[in-house]
Amino acid sequence: MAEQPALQFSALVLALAGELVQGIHTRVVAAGFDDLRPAHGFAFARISFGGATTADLAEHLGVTKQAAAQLVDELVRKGYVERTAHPTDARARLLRLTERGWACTRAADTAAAEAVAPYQRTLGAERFAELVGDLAALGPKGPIRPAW
Amino acid sequence: MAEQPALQFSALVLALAGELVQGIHTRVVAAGFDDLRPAHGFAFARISFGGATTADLAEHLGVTKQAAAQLVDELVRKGYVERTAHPTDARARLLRLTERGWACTRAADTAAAEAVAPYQRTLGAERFAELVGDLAALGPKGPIRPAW
DNA sequence: CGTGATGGACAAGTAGCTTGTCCATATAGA
DNA sequence: TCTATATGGACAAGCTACTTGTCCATCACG
Repeated sequence: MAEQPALQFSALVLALAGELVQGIHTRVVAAGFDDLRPAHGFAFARISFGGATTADLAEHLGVTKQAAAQLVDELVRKGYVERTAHPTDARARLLRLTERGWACTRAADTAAAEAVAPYQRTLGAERFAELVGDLAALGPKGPIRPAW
Repeated sequence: MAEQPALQFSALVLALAGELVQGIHTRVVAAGFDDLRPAHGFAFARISFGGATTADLAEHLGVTKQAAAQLVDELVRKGYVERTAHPTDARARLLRLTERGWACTRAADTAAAEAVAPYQRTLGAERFAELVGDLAALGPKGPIRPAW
């Protein structure tokens, strides 16, 4: 069974991703941001990076422009994002996180750190760092998004 | 920035999971099973394990019984799954893969192996095996499912 | 044997996404 | 500079996977 490690790898990564999303989401909700779903996190990631328009966001998330526009509408309505004028393109609106949006981003970062902490403890800081290094070496280049 | 590796870890695992799902799905479709979506794979995993009822499947996938029933209906309609009498419970129906269902499962395994192959090549067989070992040590116990 | 739990089905509603169309503005070529 | 094509964004309608709610038949436990 030469491909056994490969199958194991897929299963482990998928299971791990599921646990991570679940763990992070639970903590973010507990932190008071209970009107968001995990998918919103991926939008925050792109918007906080800066310079994002709705179309950029759509491409990043791998959905249509309209889906992205609806998502942005929701985030604006809930006070996490605001649309500002684009400096050079009169058609476009630049997306920007509000203070509440930034607060949520910080909460998500904390949540991620907490969710990963047990893993770090299991392997030890050193071995965990190696693990991260190896994963980084695989160079997953795809945008971080809920792909199914 | 002590929590930097933790954040990196989350991002990497999530990106990797996305790429894997995408890669596997694409290959499975290319293998002729183009009437399935990635989520179906998680159902196949449980059903191929054996002894699954619709309710078992629902719990495994983390959805309601009705959602699972609809999914099973679809898989039965498309010829991947059949409902058989349960040996000891007259209420329940035992789910079983058809030959086509098994063929799809084999195709998915092959697809997973192929999708992971480049990673194996990048790290080398030895280091990759270590990586898998470390991931396994983290013991992601959650059911493998699309969690968002 | 009766009472609560469980597997499953039917019906209706919802939310997130899609396709299709349109307009205003930007960009490139003659 | 004028024209053609591409692009950001909005409006409308529809689809699909999922939900909640209800119900029945059967199981399991006192």
